[in-house]
Amino acid sequence: MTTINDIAKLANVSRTTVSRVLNNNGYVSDEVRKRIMKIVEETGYIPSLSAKSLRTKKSGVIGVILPKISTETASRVVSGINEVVAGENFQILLTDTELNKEKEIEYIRLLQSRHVDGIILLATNINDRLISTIEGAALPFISLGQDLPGVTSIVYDDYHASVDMTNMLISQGHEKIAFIGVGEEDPSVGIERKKGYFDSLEKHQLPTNDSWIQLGDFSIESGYESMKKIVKRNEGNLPTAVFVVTDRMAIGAMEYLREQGIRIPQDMAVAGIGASTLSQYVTPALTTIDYFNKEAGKKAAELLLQQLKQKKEKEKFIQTYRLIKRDSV
Amino acid sequence: MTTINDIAKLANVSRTTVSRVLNNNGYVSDEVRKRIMKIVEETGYIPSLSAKSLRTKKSGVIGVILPKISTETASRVVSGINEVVAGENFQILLTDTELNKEKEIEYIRLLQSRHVDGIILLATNINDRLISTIEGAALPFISLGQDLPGVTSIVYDDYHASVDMTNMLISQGHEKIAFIGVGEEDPSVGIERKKGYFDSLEKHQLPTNDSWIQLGDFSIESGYESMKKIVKRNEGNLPTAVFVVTDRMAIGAMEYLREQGIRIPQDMAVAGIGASTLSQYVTPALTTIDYFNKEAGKKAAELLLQQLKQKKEKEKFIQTYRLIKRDSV
DNA sequence: CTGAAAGCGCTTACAG
DNA sequence: CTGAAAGCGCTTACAG
Repeated sequence: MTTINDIAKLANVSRTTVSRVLNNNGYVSDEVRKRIMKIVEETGYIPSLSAKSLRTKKSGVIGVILPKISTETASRVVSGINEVVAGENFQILLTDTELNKEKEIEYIRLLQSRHVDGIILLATNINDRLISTIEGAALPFISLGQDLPGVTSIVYDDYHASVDMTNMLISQGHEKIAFIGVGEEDPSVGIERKKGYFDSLEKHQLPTNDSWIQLGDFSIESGYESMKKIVKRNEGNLPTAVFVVTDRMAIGAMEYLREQGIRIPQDMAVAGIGASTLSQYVTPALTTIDYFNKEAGKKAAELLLQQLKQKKEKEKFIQTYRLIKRDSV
Repeated sequence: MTTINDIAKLANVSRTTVSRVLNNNGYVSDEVRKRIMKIVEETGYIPSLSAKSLRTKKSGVIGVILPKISTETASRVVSGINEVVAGENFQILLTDTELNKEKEIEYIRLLQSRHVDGIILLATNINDRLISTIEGAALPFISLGQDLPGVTSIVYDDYHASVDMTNMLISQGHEKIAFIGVGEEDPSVGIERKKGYFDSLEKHQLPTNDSWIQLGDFSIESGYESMKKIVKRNEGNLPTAVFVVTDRMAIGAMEYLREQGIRIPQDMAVAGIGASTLSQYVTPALTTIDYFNKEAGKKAAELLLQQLKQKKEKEKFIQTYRLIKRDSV
C-alpha cells in the first residue's frame, strides 16, 4: 500500500509537506504542490483515515443506534441523518439493537471505542444505566424519540398528536372509542399517546371501558389480535372507532375487521400514527399522523454537527406533526 | 482518556502484557491477568480501535453501499447483512449513493481509506470504471443484485422470475399483457425482466404491442403515469393484464386503475415483483414475487466473511424466488 | 516556504 | 511467563 512516506520520497519532499498539501493547510509553494498532486494522482494514493483519526482524535464517523433497521420509521430517519452528514463528509456507522436494551449500552461503548465523533440514538426506552453510560461517554449525543434527562433530545409531540386524533374522532360523532396501545417501557408511545387519548375522552366527558383497551407489540399481527379481542369482548355492542398508536398495528386491526365483515369506516372508524406508505395505499386509506421522520433525522444530524463544532448546553426539541384525514374515518 | 499505558502503569506490568490479556493471546499468569482485568473494570478502559486497526490492518468494519437507504428492499438487505456480521462483532459503515453512479466509485475509495475489511455493494448498474475501481481496491467485495464481471456476485433470478410471472398470467387466459419496466442502465431489472416477459409471450405465440409497453423510474408515481399512458393509448381495447417489474410501480398502476373504475382483476389483472409489505395489504392484494431480500443480505455477508478468512475464487450465486399469487390476478 | 522529530495507542516479533 | 523496542501512517508544534 502506498503511504504518505512513499509520496514524500517520490516527490523529494518531507511527509510534512505532503500532509500540508493533502489537508490544504500551511504554506506550500505552487510548484511543490503541483508536483505532489501529480504523484498522488498517478499512484492512486489513498490516505489512511485510521492513522489520521488516531492522530487527530477525530474520525469523521457518526454512530447511529437503531432499535430495528428494517422499519420504515428507522429508514426514513437514517435517510435524513445521512443526507445532512454526508454533505459534511461524515459517514454513518450503523448499529441495530434488535430492541435489546443491553445492546443499547454495549453499542454506545463500542462506538466510543471506534472513536465516532458523535452518536444519535433512536431511543425506545429510558433507564438509569443508559443515561449514565451516555454521560460517561462524554461524546456529543442526541436522543431521538424519547426525552432523556441530561441529553439533548428531539421528541415527537406524542401527547398532543394523540389528543388531536382523539378529538377528531369525537368531532365525527364517535362516543365509544377503543384504543390499541403498547407497553410503558416505551414512554413516548406507551405513556404519552395513551395519556392523550384518556385526557381527550375525559375532557369531553366520554366513557372509557377496559374492554376497549388492548396492548400490542408494534407488529401488524399484534394489531390484528388486539382488534380481535376488542371485538370478541364487545359483541353486540361494538365501539364505533378505534385509535391505534401505530400504523402497522392499525393495518393489522383493519385486516381483522375486513375478515369479519365489519365495514370501515361505517361500522368502525380506524386511526393510526406514523404516515407509513402502507397507510396511504390500504383500502380504505388510513387516517394517521405524519411525524416527519426524515426531517427529525435531519434535525438530529444538524444538532449533532453543531455540537461537534462547539460544546453546547443540552436542549430539548419538540417535532411538529400533521394529522392526515383519510377514508378510514 | 485512559490508554493501555495507564492500565500498564496501574497494574505494574508492561503494556505488552496488558495487550495479551485484552486479546487473550500469549501466556499470562492468572494472578497478573486478574489484576489487570480488575483495573480495566475500575477505570472503564475502552481500547482504541483506531490504533488497533492502524497496527493490525483490520478494522472490524464492513462497508455497505446502497442506492437508496429508505427503500424496503435496501432495509431488508441491510438487516440481513447486519444479522450475520454483528454475530461476528463486525459493524456496518453505511453509505448511500442516492442513485448517483459517480458516488458508487467515490464511496469505494472512501471505504477503502477507512480500512473497511470488505465491501458489499447493492449494485444498480454495470460500467467499466466501477469494475476497475473494485479491482483496484483489492478488497473482499460482494456485488448484490447485478452480475459484475470478475466480482463475486449474488443475483436474483430476474429472467426466470419474469418468465414465470408471465406464464402464470397466460395460464389464467390472458392474451393481451401490458408491461411496465425500467431503463436498461439497470441490467437486472431493465433487461432481464423485460427479456423474460418477451420470451414467454413469444413462446406462447402471443402478440406484443408497443402501446402496451411503458418505462417507469421505480417510483409509485411513475407506475401511475405509465398505467395512464397504456390506458389512454388503448381505449376501447385495453390489455387484460399488466406485468409491472416492481411492486411500487404496480401500486401506482393500481391506483390509476381504481380511479378510472377499471376493476382489478376482472377488467385488468396486475402483477408486481418484490413482495413488499405494501403488496400484501393493498386491496386487492398484489400478486408478486418474493426475492427473499433479507436472505440475500445474509448470504452476501456470509460470503464476505468467508473471503475475509481465506482468499477465494470469484463466484456467482443465483438467489431463489417464490411467486405469490394473490387477489390482483 | 520546508523539514526533523515527537507522538497518537496499539500489537508483535524477539529476547530472556 | 514477561518486557523493551520497533513500527503501523498520519499531524503538528517547533525551528529555521
